[in-house]
Amino acid sequence: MISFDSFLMEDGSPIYLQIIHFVQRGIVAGTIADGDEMPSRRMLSAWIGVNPNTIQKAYRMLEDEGIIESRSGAKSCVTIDETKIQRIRSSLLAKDTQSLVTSMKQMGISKEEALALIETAWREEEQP
Amino acid sequence: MISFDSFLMEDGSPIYLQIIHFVQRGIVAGTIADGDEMPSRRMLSAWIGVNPNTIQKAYRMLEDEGIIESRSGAKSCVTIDETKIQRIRSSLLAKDTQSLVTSMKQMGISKEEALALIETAWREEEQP
Amino acid sequence: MISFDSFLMEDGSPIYLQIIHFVQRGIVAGTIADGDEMPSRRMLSAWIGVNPNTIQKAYRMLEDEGIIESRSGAKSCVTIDETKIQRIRSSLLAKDTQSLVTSMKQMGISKEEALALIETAWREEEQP
Amino acid sequence: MISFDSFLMEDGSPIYLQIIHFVQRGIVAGTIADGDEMPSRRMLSAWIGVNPNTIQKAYRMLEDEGIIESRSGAKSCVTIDETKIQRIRSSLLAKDTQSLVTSMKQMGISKEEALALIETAWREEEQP
DNA sequence: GTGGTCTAGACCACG
DNA sequence: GTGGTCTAGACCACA
Repeated sequence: MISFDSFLMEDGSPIYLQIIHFVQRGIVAGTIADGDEMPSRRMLSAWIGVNPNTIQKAYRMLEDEGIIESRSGAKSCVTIDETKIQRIRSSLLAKDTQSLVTSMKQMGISKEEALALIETAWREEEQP
Repeated sequence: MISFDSFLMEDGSPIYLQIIHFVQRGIVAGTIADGDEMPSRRMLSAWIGVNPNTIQKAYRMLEDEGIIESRSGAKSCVTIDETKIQRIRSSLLAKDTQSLVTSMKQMGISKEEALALIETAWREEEQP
Repeated sequence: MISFDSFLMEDGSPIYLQIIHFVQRGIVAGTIADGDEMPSRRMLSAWIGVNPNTIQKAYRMLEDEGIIESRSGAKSCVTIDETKIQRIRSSLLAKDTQSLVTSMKQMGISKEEALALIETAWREEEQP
Repeated sequence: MISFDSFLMEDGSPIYLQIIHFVQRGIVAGTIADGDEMPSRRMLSAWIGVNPNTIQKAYRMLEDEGIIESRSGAKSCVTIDETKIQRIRSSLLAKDTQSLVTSMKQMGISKEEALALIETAWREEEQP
């Protein structure tokens, strides 16, 4: 069973998108693998304190993207292959880096300072 | 008069937030300074092609944060000091780096790979 | 404005699918054309007596299929070209005929009787 | 013993309805006659790979319609007469033809084209 | 007013 | 218990 313990509400972006991204990152990280069972809608709903309909919406979109499969009465399963993983990985990384670089450039931050900031933040998250 | 020529619609995040962030980044970069005049609401509305209500909301929130001051009948002015600037700078940088670091760690990316990705993205944005 | 006056609840199939099919048939018939405005969610909701969320779901899927386009604050518009129309037409016709032929064959109906039944039903619907 | 060998999952319609329709069509076709034994619930469940509860529901509804009779401990039997057969036949045919005619009329298909499509589909199913 | 997200809770189909 | 649809109604972002 996939764990959603580390799932946290973040920014103001739609919850169903946050769920999708959480799953996508888990797939890229390898903590979510082909054949894994997703938690049921109701269970995840209670787990992270979100309405079942919102979970349903996220699951439906994951299904549309071919990331999970749902059969009525049975648990939903992850269905991915290496090709899909690489596609997701590239897409997520591009989004992350691009938004940071754009933002920092607008603030007049130098590349060196940016890299230093990242490195610091990386270390701080390890032993907070 | 502060220039909004380089203002671009980006992601799907709310426009009023994008405007606020644009001003905040300009302040950090030094292109927006204490005493500068903000464009009038209706002028900015036409300038960047956004509904006046949305502009109004952004200005209102900038006022609430003490970043601008609107005197009735007169133009809105930027009112910041070095302390505020540093606070904004820290806040923006923290938000940017933290979201990237968190996201990449969740994906199991190594610090070295992350730094390399940032560096590449930085260079690519310079000569696209 | 597209008319939903002739929209009727039919079988037990999901309402959002019935809405989608209604729109698709209208497109094939030419009563719904490129550039036409869709009724707003709330308005259609009241019109055909269905919850706004159900309408929203149908519209969202029509959007995913590239049949309509929605921009926040503005009305949703139909966006189709001749290629899409032909694709929809073939798909709908194939589904209709195939299900009827399969069903009738299982009942041991002869082709001639089937054609006669269709012809009769066709005429009866004209002057009921 | 009635054969369910030619039973196939079709569209997305509920399985219990598909079972009911299969029996009804068999009755109309004459392959299922008065007095025939239905397979036991658990046997049919294994036969067509469907959950026993679903079978139970279908049998229950067939009982309610007076099409089969279940005596406790004994096998379920088909109990129909000519009158019932004609009623079922009319009902099924009407449903099939009406839905097709309605759909095609909404698409602006001419009667001639409709008949031609049916004829083609009929022939194609014979030698696929 | 329009599009979009979310909550709360019900009901059905399926295993 | 699980997946899926639907209702009723609220709130936000946008024009």
